Amino acid sequence: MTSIKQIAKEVGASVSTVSRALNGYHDVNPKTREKVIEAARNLNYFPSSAARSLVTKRTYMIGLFFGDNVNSGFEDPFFQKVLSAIRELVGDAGYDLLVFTNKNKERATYTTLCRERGVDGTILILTGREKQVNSQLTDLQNSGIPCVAIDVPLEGDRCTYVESDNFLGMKKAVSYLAGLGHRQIAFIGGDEVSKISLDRLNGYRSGLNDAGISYDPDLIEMGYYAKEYAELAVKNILKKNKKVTAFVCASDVMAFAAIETLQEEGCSVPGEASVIGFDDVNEAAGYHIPLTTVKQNKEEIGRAATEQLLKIIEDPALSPSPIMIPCELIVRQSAAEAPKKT
Amino acid sequence: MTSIKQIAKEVGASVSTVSRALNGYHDVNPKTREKVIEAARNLNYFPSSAARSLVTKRTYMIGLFFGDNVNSGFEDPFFQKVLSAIRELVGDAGYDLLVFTNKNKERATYTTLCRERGVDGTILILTGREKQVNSQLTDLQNSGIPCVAIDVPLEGDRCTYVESDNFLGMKKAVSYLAGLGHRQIAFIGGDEVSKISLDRLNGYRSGLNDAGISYDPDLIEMGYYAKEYAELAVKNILKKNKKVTAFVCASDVMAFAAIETLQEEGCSVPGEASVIGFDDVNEAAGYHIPLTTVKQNKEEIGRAATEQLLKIIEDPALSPSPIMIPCELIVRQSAAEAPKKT
DNA sequence: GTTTATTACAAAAACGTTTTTGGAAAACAA
DNA sequence: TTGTTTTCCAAAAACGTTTTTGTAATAAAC
Repeated sequence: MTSIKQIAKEVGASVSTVSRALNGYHDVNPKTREKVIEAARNLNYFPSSAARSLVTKRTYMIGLFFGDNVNSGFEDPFFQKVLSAIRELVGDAGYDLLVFTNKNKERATYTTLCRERGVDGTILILTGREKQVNSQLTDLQNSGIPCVAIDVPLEGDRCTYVESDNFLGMKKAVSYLAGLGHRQIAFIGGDEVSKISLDRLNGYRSGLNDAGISYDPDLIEMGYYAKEYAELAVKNILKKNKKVTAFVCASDVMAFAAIETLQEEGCSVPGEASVIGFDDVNEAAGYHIPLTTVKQNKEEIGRAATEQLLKIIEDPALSPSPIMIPCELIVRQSAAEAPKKT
Repeated sequence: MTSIKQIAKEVGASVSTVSRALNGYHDVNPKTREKVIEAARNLNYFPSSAARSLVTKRTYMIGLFFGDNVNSGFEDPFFQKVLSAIRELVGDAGYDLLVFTNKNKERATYTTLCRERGVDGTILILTGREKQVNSQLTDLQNSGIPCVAIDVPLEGDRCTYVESDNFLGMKKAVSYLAGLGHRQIAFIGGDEVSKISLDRLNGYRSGLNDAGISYDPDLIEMGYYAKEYAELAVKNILKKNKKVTAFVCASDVMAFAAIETLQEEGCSVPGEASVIGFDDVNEAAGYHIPLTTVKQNKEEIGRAATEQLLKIIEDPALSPSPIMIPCELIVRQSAAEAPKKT
């Protein structure tokens, strides 16, 4: 590594002058600046970000945490797109992305890890189903570290979150089904704890309500966003209620699982049963029965999260508020008119 | 940030003693060590990695570069799995992952970016189709920065690369088709420049050769790993040669495109034409015609790359050699016996 | 009871930057 | 001329660590 000292020696100036020349300060003679820049170029100089950040307190790194859920992270079909958007915007703004992966820190928390690396801000990509993370989250909320979470309610001085309008999204799906004549609409939910799951459930109930359909707990099962559990959920509902004609699912993977299970049980989709998913992942359109689903605007979520974070970083006084991104019902072929009663 | 100084003041010791106590040196009294650790815990102390790395020359960060290709990065279905494996192993080894995304550096190169951030090593995820990157690559090769590339031949003192056995993989596909009676086997290649594309082409030719089939340039088209180009390629081949009964493609996306195009042209798959892909992406198994394809062992590629990189970092004397990961033919339903001649 | 080893600590230098402060030289004003 | 700006630069402190070197105080050896 060539340092600022070597440049100083090269051009016969002091270290401070070189620094000021390189950083475009006004009180340096154009000629010396030229010489400095020339020398820097020749010596292939680039400033050590560690040394710099030690004094400036800025690293131009954005931290990234993934939930410990297996699907979370690079492989999750939903988060991929969110990530791409984040990557894009963060890069445009002149930051690099630090993905926290180190597993050898015993007592580390989100906060300590951020402080240790000195990231300027951080993005949390969680599912809301992580365990024993709550104390860490409140800790982070109070830390003053600029931070925005995705899908998980996080509010503080310099903290906020971004999510889809899960309530309205799910409501749209149910209203659509009701419009097609369905009255027995089952709900394959995510889980019983996370905000997004609860919002989707409430959207479902609100949709039923608007359509004048009474809520039947027998039609509710949780699928935990996993294929296996979703299959079980569908089977359970079929056992309890033979008359169900539609399934609305809290994710596309669960919708795929539902369709497969229904077909295995000899029930055609969408002829005898309609299925609607949530997310609109890549596979949804090309699925053998193109999936009708509630699309989450993933790019927009990533974009909003990044922009918000950058704003929080820029302006210490800003007190941010949560951002909600609209969902859109994508009509394809997995939901159709309710079968006529026989 | 609470610093080592504050701990020193707290316990009435010198800065150096605190440092040595925390780092487990032997020449510190057990009692003072206890006090120091206690204080560190109470003050919620974590060492500034910037300050530390300034003197130790280690950051415990692994750099990550993505090719500028659109598909490259978080969204590429192939690299996702590679990435997951990298993430896992890097984390186990006590490193974090620095994704280079900053676009505001004018004259930056791989090498300068690595030096600037001080990463201990770096992984290159490229496609081999990046433009004007060659000089940067040779620069990196000579830099002495530990580095392993994926799919792109990179060799140097502390540089190497990992790739699938593309030659043998493609050869297996062709041999399989030949075994099914196909004689007119078209090849939808990747591109004309990258090593992996060339290796796959050579595997194709070798497969033909072994089966006693002569090579026909009319059956070769490039699809540039993109849906649109692959469609064009298939149409061109159909124009030139009506008798072709099989298509082997250098990627799954191109295979999907081929199947769709064939069906549009009124040619049933696998009845009238067989199609084999390459990669075995997630969608392959669930595709409406489950795709027969050459599976790249993505997790293994990521694992090998990471392990190799860590070894290079550990041992400055090690001169690494390239690693080749075997491919496996996954037989599903998109390839069948050649139709009888009519 | 002196010499030698051992134990436990502190002081200071170093890493590569930025930033603050101060001041000489040059330019301008009177 | 003298006084006052302005222009340009250097010295030094600071950021938070690690590491090297030195040295008291204590323990062991004879």
